[in-house]
Amino acid sequence: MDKSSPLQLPTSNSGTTGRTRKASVPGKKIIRDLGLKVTTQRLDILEVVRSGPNHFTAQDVFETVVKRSPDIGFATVYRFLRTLTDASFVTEIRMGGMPARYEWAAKDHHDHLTCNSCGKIVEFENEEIERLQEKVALRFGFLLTSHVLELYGVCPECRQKKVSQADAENSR
Amino acid sequence: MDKSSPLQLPTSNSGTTGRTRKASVPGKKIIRDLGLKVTTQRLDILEVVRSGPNHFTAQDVFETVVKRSPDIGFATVYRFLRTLTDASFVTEIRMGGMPARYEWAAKDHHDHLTCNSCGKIVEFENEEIERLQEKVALRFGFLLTSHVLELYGVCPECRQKKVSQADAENSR
DNA sequence: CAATACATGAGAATGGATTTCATTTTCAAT
DNA sequence: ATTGAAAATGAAATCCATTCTCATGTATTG
Repeated sequence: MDKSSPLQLPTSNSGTTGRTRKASVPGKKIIRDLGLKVTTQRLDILEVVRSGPNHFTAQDVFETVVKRSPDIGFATVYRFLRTLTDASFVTEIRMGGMPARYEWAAKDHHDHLTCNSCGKIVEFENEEIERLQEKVALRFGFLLTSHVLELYGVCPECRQKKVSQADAENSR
Repeated sequence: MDKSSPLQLPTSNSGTTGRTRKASVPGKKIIRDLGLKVTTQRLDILEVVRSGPNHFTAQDVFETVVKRSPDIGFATVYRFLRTLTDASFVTEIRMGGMPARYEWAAKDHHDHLTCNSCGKIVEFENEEIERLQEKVALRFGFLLTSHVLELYGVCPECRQKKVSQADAENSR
């Protein structure tokens, strides 16, 4: 593997004597707490996952990391994402036939509202729905452990576009 | 293809002069209304899909049909299931990395409560949750077209089992 | 019955995810 | 710092559900 890269990731401590910039929880700690060995690959992945956009695929992570550390492999990304998912650091959402989407789970719980036309994703949370879900589970004697609520529709912008299209067709 | 099978499926009309047993909507009509040619494969698939268990995979359908008409292919099952899904006769649910589950959609809308341990699926419907979903979509200006709500938990039986296990371990 | 547009089956291809395995790296004990 | 055992890695092979391809077969129209 190419170890020559002088790059040092922002939130990964280079020495053991901490005191870098704030850095919430250092990646090293997270990895150690999982009982795993600290490797540059895992630090890289963590860095990307925590600082990147809200939703990403394994491919996204791979492509971002590979720019810095060209010798990382798919397998490592998938493996570690899986580990993070199992440990609930990351939420994995697999819908449709498309690649799994992940997100760093430290933020508040939320569900998704996705636009069928443009793919835009809006996050929302609704206490009342959550409560009702609990209620439903309880009614059947289930202990609720998780849920997936994904709403699909057409966003305001795309609705507008569709109206314009229809107008155009009518005046043809 | 082997056309020698004397088997005639229960709900598929052999002649054009109807009057078989009740048979809600004849399969032929459904297929014709879709603008497709009526083939024995499609009739077979429809028959299985409509008379079988609530939830099934493409594989399930294939395996059931293949017993009667050994020369059917995967492709045909997948193709027709896709068609039925597009036409909203069938609902396709793809969760996790597992094969897609399908169900005949003519029944009332419902969501699912799945047991993590034994895989049991309970169907439920909750008007209030549906209403709230609409409300959420509206708040963001979306026109809601569909949703996926899947609850996961541990069913009563499996909860019981887990308690027993824990007891056993404690007394070791 | 012929013409033809559509449907089918077999197998190849796809694509995301996982596994395998030889090699490399981490890290605790020197 | 050195070392050795266990763990982690990358590359490639593999898996598996699903889709595609295409030569052949079949339903439907007239």
